[in-house]
Amino acid sequence: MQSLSVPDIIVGRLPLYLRALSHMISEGQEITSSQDLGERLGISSAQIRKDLSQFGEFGKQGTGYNISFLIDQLRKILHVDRIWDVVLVGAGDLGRAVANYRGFLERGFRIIGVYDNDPKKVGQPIGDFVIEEPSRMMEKIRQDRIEIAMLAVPSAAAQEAAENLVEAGVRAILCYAPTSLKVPKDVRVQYIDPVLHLQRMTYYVP
Amino acid sequence: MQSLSVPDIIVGRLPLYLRALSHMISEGQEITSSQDLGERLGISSAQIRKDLSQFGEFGKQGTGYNISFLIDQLRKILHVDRIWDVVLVGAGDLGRAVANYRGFLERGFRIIGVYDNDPKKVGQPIGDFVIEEPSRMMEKIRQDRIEIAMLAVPSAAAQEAAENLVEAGVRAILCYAPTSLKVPKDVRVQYIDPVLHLQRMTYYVP
DNA sequence: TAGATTGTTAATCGATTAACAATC
DNA sequence: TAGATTGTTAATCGATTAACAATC
Repeated sequence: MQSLSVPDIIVGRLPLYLRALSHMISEGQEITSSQDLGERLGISSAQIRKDLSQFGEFGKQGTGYNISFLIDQLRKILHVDRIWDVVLVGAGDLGRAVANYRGFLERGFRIIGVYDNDPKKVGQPIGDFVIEEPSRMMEKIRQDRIEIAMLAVPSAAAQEAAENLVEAGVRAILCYAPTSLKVPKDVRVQYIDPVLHLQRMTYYVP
Repeated sequence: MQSLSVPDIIVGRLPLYLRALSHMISEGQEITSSQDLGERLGISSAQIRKDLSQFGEFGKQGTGYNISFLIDQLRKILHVDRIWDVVLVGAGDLGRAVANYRGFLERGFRIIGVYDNDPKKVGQPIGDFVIEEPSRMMEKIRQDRIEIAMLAVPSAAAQEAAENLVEAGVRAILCYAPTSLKVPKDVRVQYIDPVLHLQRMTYYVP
């Protein structure tokens, strides 16, 4: 798809474009331009054209972009023209919120199991799932070749959980714990820590 | 504190430094170096020194940084050498997880109220709070001069909620809804959308 | 056609890294 | 002192923007 390697900062913007385009479609819009899209996102039109040009020519001069077509292309590029099965580790309040969130499926991700190492939680229901134990998780990841995990355990338990996930074959982890994981370099990790965002804002709100 | 304006990309790394330093302290470590800190975070030592030098001279040649001292300085720089009161809007599963999360307080943020516009939810308990209605939220923000809000409502309700918050005086919003908010330019917004992170990773996990 | 917008090139801007004198 | 590490400068690297020919 790409000739050489595309900068990660560009890859990181594509999901944002995809989200905005999907929103446009849901409002009945069929065509957009780099300027229109850029205004919604607070990004320059030049940057959007440059980003997309890394992957092909998706627009028409004078007209702009057909939104459905561009959505299809972005889905292919990002490999979300399929549904990814993911495991969820951690069945606390956050795990419950993640398990119940309907927004994953429509954007390419299906939770197929929820796991926790607390024996008191194992067997309990959580959303549409029943909490299972870690050994079952390892089995499941191996048998179904699961490659993506969401980690919603306390910080103290995150590293060990990540190691288990990697050992079983997971190659991408979305980590909700406020800690830095050590993983092999062929394993991708993305972090969500709301406090980092808050502290970034308080700098400007004195 | 800063002579001219500090690049936002640097501001964004300071909370990460602060988090790592706090972790070191909790493990009994008292001194660190730019190299030590950088290795934990996957950042070059030069970058860490350069970032910190924007705000002052915090280290000693030959020795490194006193962790407690550096933590204090970073807290001052980021304005988290105090506790910020914040309101939480949205009392669904995610709102509950946020309301129950103990990690905010120790890092500078105290939730002081939870609000939802669903009359069936108003009056119900959520964590240590009782869900209140939006009109009470407006009052509270005005009376207590609340400047920060966390927004955990569905996408469709996010823009209207944000407008109410801004009208009442909020100047920074942490938005959990997968949508772009339109706010006046003196209002800061940070976004959390787990799917963006997942889609960024699937690009590399084909 | 006239107007609009793309894809791309070159110019600008900003961020990162390397290197080292200063000094603890 | 000798070794280590800072803060800072200059060099490098990469990302963004401006501009425009191509063309729908």
